[in-house]
Amino acid sequence: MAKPPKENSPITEHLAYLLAQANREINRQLELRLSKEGVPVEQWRILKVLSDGEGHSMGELADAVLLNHPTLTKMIDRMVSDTLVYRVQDPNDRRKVLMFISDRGKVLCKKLNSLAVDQEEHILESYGDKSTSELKRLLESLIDSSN
Amino acid sequence: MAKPPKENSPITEHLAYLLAQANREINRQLELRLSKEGVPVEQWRILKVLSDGEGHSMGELADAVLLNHPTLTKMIDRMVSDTLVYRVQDPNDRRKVLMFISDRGKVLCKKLNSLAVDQEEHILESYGDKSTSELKRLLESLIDSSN
DNA sequence: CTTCAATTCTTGAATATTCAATATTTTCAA
DNA sequence: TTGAAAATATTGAATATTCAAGAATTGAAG
Repeated sequence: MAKPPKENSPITEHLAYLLAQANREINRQLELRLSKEGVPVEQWRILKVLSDGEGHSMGELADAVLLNHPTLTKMIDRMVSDTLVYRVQDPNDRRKVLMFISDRGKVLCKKLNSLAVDQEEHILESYGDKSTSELKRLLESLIDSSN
Repeated sequence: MAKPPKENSPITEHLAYLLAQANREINRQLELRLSKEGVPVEQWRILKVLSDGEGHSMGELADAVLLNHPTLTKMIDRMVSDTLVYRVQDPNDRRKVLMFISDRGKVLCKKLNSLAVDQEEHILESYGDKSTSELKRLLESLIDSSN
C-alpha cells in the first residue's frame, strides 16, 4: 500500500532525498575511517581501481570513480606528487594517458582496504546481512534501469 | 549466498560505492528537470521544507537539506536576493534566524514539485512500484540504524 | 549579578570544483 | 591523402564549498 509522492509530500519521502541522506551518512563514516591515513574517499577509489595493475585511461577512471575529468586531473596531480600513482602515455592512442599504481600506492591501498572492510562489517552488524545484500541488489538494479 | 566484500573485492561491490553511484544518477536526472526553472536541487529542498509556512532556523534547515552551515548561509543569501525566501530574527532567541518562504517562492516551489513528481513517476515506470517502495524502506532503515 | 562557557549564525581566506576553451591525436569521409 | 570532425586530457578563470575564526546572544554556575 505504498503511496506515490504527492506534490506536497515531505521531502523526506522522495527517493532522491533518501539516497542523498544515506549516501551522505555512509560516506561520512567511511571518510572518518580513511582519515586515519589522511586519504579522501576518492583517492581510495582511484587506488582500488588501479590496483588491478592494468593501465587505465583518465576517462575510464573518471567514470569509475564518479568524478568529472578536470576534477580527476587535479586529484591525480596531487597523487602523482605523493608518488601514489604515475602517468604513462598510451602507446596505442597518444591522446590517452594511462594511469598506474605505484608500489607505495599498493601499500597504502591495502591499509585503506582493511579500514573500508571494517566499515562494511560494522554496517553488517548494525544493519544486518539480509538487509545489506538486499539493498545492494536493489541499488544495482536501480542503476541498471537508469541507463 | 551473498559474500561479504573481501579486501580485494572490486569497488563496485561496496555499499558506499553503490550508494554514491545511485545518488549521482538520480540526482543528475532531477537536476536536469529542475534546470527547466534554473534552480539547483538544494534550493528546491529549501523551498520545500519552508513551504509548511513555519519559520525554520538556519541550523534546522542545514540539517534538513543536507548542507553545512556556511554553505547554507551563502545559498540563502542568493535566494533572498531572488526574493524567494526571507529572514526574520527569532524573537524568542535572538541568536537564531527564522527563514520563511515568500509568495514568489511558493509559486516557484509548486512548479518544481511537479517537475520532481514527474521524475518519481518516471522512476516508478522503469524501476517498478515494488522495487521503489522496498528500496525506500531499506534506505530509511539504513539511515535509522546509522544513528 | 557577573562572568564564563555554549549555542547560533555569519564572514573571510583557503581550497576544491566546474565550465569553457585549448592542444593534441585519431578517425573517417571525400 | 587531406581536411574536417570527434575523442582525450589539461588549463585557467569563475564559482562554490569548507575550515577556522569571529560576533552576538543565551544559559548557568558561582
